[in-house]
Amino acid sequence: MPELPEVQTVVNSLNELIIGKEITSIEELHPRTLINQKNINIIGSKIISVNRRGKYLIFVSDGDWKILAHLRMTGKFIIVKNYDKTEKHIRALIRFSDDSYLLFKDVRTFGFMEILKANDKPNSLEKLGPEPLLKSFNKKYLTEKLRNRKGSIKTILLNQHIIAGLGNIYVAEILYKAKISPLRAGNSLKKNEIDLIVKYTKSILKKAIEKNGTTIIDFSGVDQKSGEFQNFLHVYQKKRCKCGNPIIKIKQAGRSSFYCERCQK
DNA sequence: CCATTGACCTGAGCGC
DNA sequence: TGCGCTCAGGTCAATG
Repeated sequence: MPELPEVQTVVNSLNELIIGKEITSIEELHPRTLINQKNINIIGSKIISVNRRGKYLIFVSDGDWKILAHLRMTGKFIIVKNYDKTEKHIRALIRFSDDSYLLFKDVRTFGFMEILKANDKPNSLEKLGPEPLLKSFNKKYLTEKLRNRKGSIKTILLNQHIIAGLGNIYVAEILYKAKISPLRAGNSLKKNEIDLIVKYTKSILKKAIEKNGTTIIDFSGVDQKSGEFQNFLHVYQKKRCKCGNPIIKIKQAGRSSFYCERCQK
């Protein structure tokens, strides 16, 4: 389940592996994967960088186009020298002039790659909240956003329009470190609690990026290697808290939440 | 504007 | 062995 650190890990690998490669063909192997509504031709140009915004990837080219991509739950980018056509779940592919391939593999087919004009500003990006690791995500901003929200802090932190990049795993870990129950209403949080959320959001995401993300079920990097951050999780899919109490699993907005009733108030 | 719910998908895991 | 059920969860549209 790629969240910000996992997407950043993928972006870092792609920047090492496909920069400067010239595209010779692109193919969709499963419907709704490759979106190109403007019929933009990308053949003959090169990828010059890969960037991240929230959980989105943006492939920037030396032509008048870019690719917006999202891995959703099970999407993976894989670079191979030889494309094995018998491999399952390959949804789209790009071939480069050196005969290597960028494969987009996605079991559950929710991910996509969308070809856009270089100066397009898609709504999905425009509506995103601030990047959690930048200074624009701070105590003042979050305080303002929580002021009139009576929904649960868990659901609020998952809302990409409020903060971009968090998913189920990291929200659980952030609330655990901040000692805040996922059930608390957004507008009930005190100043120091908001401060802790901001602080732990940044520190946990930074550490997870250093560890190349979390591999629980569906994530592996471009090189198929696992991340290491799962070894540092405290509550997500855990049975017991360090304090000895069991970790409670509940449903919030259709998503599972994990927390310790003793440590998180 | 805000909150909630269902839809989109496939494979793994479980009970019987 | 196999069937049917539940679960996994990121995002958006629809609804109140």
